[in-house]
Amino acid sequence: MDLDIVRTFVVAADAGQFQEAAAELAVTQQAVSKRIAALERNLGVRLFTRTARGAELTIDGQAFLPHARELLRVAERAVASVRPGRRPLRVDVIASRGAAAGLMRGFYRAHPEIDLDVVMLFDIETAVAAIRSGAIDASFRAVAAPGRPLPEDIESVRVLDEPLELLTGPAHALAGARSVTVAQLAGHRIWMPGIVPGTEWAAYYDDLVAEFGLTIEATGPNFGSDALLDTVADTPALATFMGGHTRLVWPSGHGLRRIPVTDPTPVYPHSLLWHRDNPHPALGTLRAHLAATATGHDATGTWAPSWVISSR
Amino acid sequence: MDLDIVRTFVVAADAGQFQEAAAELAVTQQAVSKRIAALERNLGVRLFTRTARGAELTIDGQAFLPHARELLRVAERAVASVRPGRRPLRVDVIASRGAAAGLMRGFYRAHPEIDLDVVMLFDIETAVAAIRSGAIDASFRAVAAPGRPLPEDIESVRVLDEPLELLTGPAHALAGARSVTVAQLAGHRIWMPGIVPGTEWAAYYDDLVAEFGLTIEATGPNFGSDALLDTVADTPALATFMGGHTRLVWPSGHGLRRIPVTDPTPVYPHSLLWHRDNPHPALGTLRAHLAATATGHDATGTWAPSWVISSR
DNA sequence: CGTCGGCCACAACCATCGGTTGTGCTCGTA
DNA sequence: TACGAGCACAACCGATGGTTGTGGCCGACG
Repeated sequence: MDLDIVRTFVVAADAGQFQEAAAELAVTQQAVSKRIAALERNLGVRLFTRTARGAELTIDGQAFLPHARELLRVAERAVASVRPGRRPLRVDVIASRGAAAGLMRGFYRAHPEIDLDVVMLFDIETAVAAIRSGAIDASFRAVAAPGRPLPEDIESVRVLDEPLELLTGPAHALAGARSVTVAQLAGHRIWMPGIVPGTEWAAYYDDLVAEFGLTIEATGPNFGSDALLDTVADTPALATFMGGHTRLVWPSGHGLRRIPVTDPTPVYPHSLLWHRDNPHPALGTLRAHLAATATGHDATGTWAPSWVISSR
Repeated sequence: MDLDIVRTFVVAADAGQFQEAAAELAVTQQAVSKRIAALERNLGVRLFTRTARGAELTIDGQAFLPHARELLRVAERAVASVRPGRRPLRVDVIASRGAAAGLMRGFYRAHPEIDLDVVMLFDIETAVAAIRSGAIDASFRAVAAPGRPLPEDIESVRVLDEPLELLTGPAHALAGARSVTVAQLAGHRIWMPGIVPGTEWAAYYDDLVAEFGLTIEATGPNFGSDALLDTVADTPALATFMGGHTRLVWPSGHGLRRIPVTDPTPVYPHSLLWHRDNPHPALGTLRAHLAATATGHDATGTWAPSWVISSR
């Protein structure tokens, strides 16, 4: 199906006749006739009843019309999403179901009129490069991993400390606990496939391991969170970490447990990053929204790597 | 823009390489390459970075991908809206902003999983024919105008009595009233352009005029409710009737008044009509919903034409 | 370090599609 | 009854989008 044909249908429906629609679209009446005929052939229904002074919608045509309009609207937004200059605010998050995505959902609820696009980049290195090039407008990341100070033209503000939770299957030794201390985790195998050395999140877990003597295994390829959850659910000796704000599509019948971690609670520090000179009007709105809704983060009883900066 | 190309983009993005996408789409790799190149040329941005073992999305590609998926979803629904058999429930209402449309909005809120299409037919004659032919599944209409008994195979149930309200401009003689009686309306000019003789709604107003000696002028072409409202707002001698459940996009600064009518309150009787043998599963859901949410209509103090049937 | 294999892009070729012009038909109207 | 408005059909033709064939690039592996 061609969107030009859909547009022709909408224009013809509004005009009530093919002739006028043809003029509006700068084609001949015969072209409009052929397009509509092709659309009707594709759909297998008649969309217009041709009369001596025009064409009016059939019932099927009436039913199709709002869908056709919606189709054109969505297409317009799709094109706008990649249009340089005045495109939707484009924000990088670390995981589509993580805390940053939750913040963006909240922002969308507060400002549904602002067009958003959410992307997921590889690491903070990539994100900073994308911010500087203008490919994205903002990023939620942990800053700044050791030896990776932010460039001068990148600003950041810490917006959310997300507590880590332990995820276990029903047969795990800690499955029955209401909460566990970090000290209790020593000796247990924590499995986090897909950790890539050199990224800022790998640095986070490296620090966590060094600080508390944990055992985190990053072995094996990452087949996605569904496969991870399946394995954890079925393997008594394995547990994994998960952001406490993560929205899970909970696999039913697996008996998975999410257990808070305490003494201290490891938190993953999300900062918003953006370019000093970015002129996108929605960026200021996003920053104001985050500042207004930020839960003043209480550092007592929590742990984050020493290299994390709190603001600048 | 061609939806085949959009689909190619989505498949290629999922596959991570053109080769596999080509196999899935049953075309050659070269065709996929050309399609993607054409899409990139149209959009003016690069969507994939080509590597030695595949193609991965650029940031623009990532931003475009969800919009592309949405586009395909909407297209799917558009096609489904006219597919014979298992198409969305198609309901005829008398006006897009009237009471019946409000009932359908309520039904949608209660059952968002049910696909709906709303159409507006000319009169009950057309609606009954459409119901019998299967072109629509249900209709909200006043039944049955004099001499027009419903056919045997059409069932109906009265679902809503909508009180009429008087709509006046700020300079109208009755503009200051909190409510008006029908008797007070005698002698005032009530303008309702667009009434077509022979329709069931024309019969309703005919009866209203005959019963209470009102003056309803149907003169002049109907340029739409916006033009009607403009005229009423500016003309002190004119008022019009409007369904009390009508949702207006209120023209600002016009000072329009909606005034309830009493002694008695004329109500427009909406019934749901459907075909006895219609097998659409959602039709039963709609009937159950309407039965459950129906405000038990209290006939005291209201007026409706004598030919209106209350149920069957 | 060279070779191999996988994958994408370019070129040439060709059928189909979608546009135009020209014309005929129907229907409402003067 | 003749006319005009509007849509459909036919013939024609350039553009589009597919195929096959081929070459270049890059990572893997011996």
